[in-house]
Amino acid sequence: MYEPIDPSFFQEPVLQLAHSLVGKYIVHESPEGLLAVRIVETEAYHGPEDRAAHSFSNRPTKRTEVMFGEAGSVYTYQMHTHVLMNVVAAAEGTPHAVLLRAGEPVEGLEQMQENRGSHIKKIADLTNGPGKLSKALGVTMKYYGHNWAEKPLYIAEGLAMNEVETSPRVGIGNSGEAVHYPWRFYEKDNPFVSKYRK
DNA sequence: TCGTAGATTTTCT
DNA sequence: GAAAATCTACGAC
Repeated sequence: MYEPIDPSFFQEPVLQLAHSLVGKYIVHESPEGLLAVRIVETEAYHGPEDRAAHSFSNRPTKRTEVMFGEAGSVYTYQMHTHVLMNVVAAAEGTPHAVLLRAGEPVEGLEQMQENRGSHIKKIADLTNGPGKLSKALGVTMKYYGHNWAEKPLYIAEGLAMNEVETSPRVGIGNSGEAVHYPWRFYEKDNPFVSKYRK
């Protein structure tokens, strides 16, 4: 079985937290069974200093207010038809967060395929992107404001990880200089890391 | 196999 | 009314 990680884990600075999350597990105890993935890719969003973040030079709004809240909160964001999952970092009043971009299935593989529906050819296609990952795990907007240290959806301690590399972030084209910040973290040579062109 | 265009829902101006 | 931290389908080579 898996156990939620200690809440103090989320107190780390956001860049360190994004690095530490690579190799951890995301566990979802769904009615259909246990679902778990090993995190292989994350991105850090650095609130006030980060033009790409939703919280950049903005006051809390309905969409972003959880980012200003307690460390360890779940920030789900809906884009087009997809849901993206974030881990809130830092103390209240500081809008830092880590986007979970990709994972490697370790439990409930068949259930994930059902959640994704359709005809997925490659296993990697189940969880190699933010929207795919949340759909495979059955995570929706109803988890907005949930805490990552509590069941049924939580972060669990992982195995020793391989080398972690960094690169510029992805999918934030119109964000000025912030585009070049190397705040994307991923496990080296892991086939489940999303493959974006530069 | 690679590159490009369109989808579709919530939130903000 | 417009934009958004993306995914998928489809056409070309």
